[in-house]
This record gives sequence, C-alpha cells and structure tokens, in this order.
Amino acid sequence: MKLEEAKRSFIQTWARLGSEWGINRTMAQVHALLLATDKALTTDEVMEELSISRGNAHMNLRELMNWNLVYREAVPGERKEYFRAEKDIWVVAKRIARERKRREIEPLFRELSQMQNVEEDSPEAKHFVKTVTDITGFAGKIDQSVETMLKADENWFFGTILKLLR
Amino acid sequence: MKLEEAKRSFIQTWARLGSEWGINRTMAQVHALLLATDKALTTDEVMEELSISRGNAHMNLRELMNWNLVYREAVPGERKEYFRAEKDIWVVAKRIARERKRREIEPLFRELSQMQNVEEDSPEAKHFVKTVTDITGFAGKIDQSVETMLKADENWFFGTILKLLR
DNA sequence: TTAAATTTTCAGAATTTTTTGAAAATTTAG
DNA sequence: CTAAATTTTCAAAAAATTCTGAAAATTTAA
Repeated sequence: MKLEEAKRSFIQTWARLGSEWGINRTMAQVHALLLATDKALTTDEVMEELSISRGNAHMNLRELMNWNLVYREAVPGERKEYFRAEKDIWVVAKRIARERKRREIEPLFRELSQMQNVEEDSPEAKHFVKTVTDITGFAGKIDQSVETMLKADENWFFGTILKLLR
Repeated sequence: MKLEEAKRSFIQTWARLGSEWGINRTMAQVHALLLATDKALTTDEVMEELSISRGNAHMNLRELMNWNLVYREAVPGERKEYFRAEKDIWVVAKRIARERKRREIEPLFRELSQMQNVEEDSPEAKHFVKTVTDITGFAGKIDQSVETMLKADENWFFGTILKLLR
C-alpha cells in the first residue's frame, strides 16, 4: 500500500467512526489529516487536501482547537497560521473523554436528578422513579470512573513535570 | 413534578443524549418511553405518545429489538404485538457496548491493521505508520476491556442461571 | 498610515438523515 | 377459504445538518 492511499483510507475510516459517534464528518477528516501528517498545515493546505471550503476548514480547525486536539504552531517568517494535531493517542482519548464528560455526562446527571422528584405515589410513579434513579446511579459511576482516569493522568503528568524540574 | 411531566422530560433528555452519541433521535425517544413505562406498549400507543408515524414507530421498535434493548411480549387474547424495554441498566449498557463493539470497533480494528502495510521508507511514512499503529494498539485495548466486561457479565449470567436450575 | 494578507462570519445552498403514509404483505379469526 | 387486523416496506417529502463562498473584520508589513 502506498502512503497516499493509506492516508486517504485513514481519513475515510476516521470520518466514518466520527459520524458513528456523533462527531461531524469533516471535523473527523481534518483531525485525521493532521494526525496522519508529520508537520503543521495551513488552512489552505487542509482545504486543498480535503477539497473543502475555507469556511468549513476554518470552523472545524477552530472546533478541534476547542477540544484541545489541535493547536496552532508558529512558523517563523510566516504570516499564515499552521495547525498540528496532538499525536499521543492516550492524550487524545483523555481530551475527548474530558470534553464529552463536561458537555454531556454532567448535564445529563443534573437533569436526571431533577426527575426523581415525582410527587405521586402510584406504582407507575414508583417504577419511573426507580428507573431514573438506577440510570442516575449508573451515570454517576461512569462519571466517577472517567474522573478517576483523568485524575490519574493528571498525577502522571504532574509526576513527569516534577521529574523534569528536579 | 408530575409524573407525566417527568416522563416527557426523561424522553427528551434521552433523545438528546442519543443524538449526541450517534443514535437516532426517535429510536432514543421510543427507548425512553418504554423505559419509563411499567408495562408493554403497542405500536399504536408508541405512535400516539410520541406523535410519530406508524412506519417510524415500527422501524425504530424493530431496531431496538436488533439491539436487544426491547422485546416483544405476548398478551393473551390480544392480536397486537406488545413491546417492553429491558430495565436493568447494567444489562442495557452491556448490550449497547456489545453492539457498538461488534458494529464499529471490530471493523475499525481490521481496517486500521491494513494501513500499517505502507511499503515506503520515508520519515513521513514512518510517522504515519507509527500513528496508525498507536491507534490500533489503543483500539485493541479498548476492545479487550469491553470484551472482559462482557465476559465477566456472561459468567455472572451463567452463574445466576445455574443457581436457578440447581 | 495604507493596503495586502489572512482570518472570521454567516445567510443561503447543498447534502444527508429522518419521517411520513399509503400500498403491499402477512397473519389470524371465524 | 375470506376478509379483517396487523405488520412491513419504501419512495417521496420533510427536517436537520453541514458546507460554501463572498463580504466583513482583523492583522501585519512596509
């Protein structure tokens, strides 16, 4: 398999995976392109490689920066902005987990908690409250597990930094 | 909060969560309705409750059965089919995990493995292969963890069945 | 300053996904 | 069997999402 072919294939696979998990197809493509490339790219290069418009490239690069999956890289003597992806896959996973937890799990958790205050005493109401309570408990456990994972990573990070400073 | 209000709110929340995670909005609504209801419902009741068409209700109920999240329940003396949701949230989570693993993680794993055969020796090619290899390894670990979770649960299930039969 | 380069925005267009609803197929009561 | 009840299918319509491209805003070199 040739490199260019493999890259295209990787971009396509990543895009499909993204849309299966609720991530915009183009955002996943841009991410894949940057993951597959060993240098920082400009907006124009992203547009060219993926045959997408400037607006689209721009918005998705910005969104990837919001997720902390892509960062700007200054290139001396160049006016344009260059973008590079975080390549450490564990860091990538951690950042996606943090972002989805923050945007989705935490609000879910809060909303579900509200629903347990059903002022009614019928069997239907009891059943409903039990279901919601079970789900809330489950969401809490997931939330807690992700939190532990992220905290463990912070400690690891902190430990590494300390070693460097020592 | 009144039961009906809480139910509506639950259905809406579940639908939002579903679409954030790549699950069809209506499928999530139907699932939520059945989770929130302490009895089996007919297609007509689902249509009525959610104000959706017959075709839509039918297709989504069928898809939920494919996911093993909903099952038909025979009601003696009734011609219509009744549907009920699995309520054990751990079982629900396990079934969703199994299905997404089978449909998404496993194919991903296979596709990524292909991409590591880049017959080229440039630094770019090396970088690409390393990235893909890292991701493949990561996907493998996720796959393995989910597998362990599911297997543990099978044992638990098997153990429970044995107890019942003993 | 000035103007060229670059980034940002967003209304309308294009695309993709989902839904409808009516016809066809199937099932079952009588 | 016959026909009423019910389920299933799927082409077309509707809705939701994503993308484009050009204009506006911003930045920077000179």
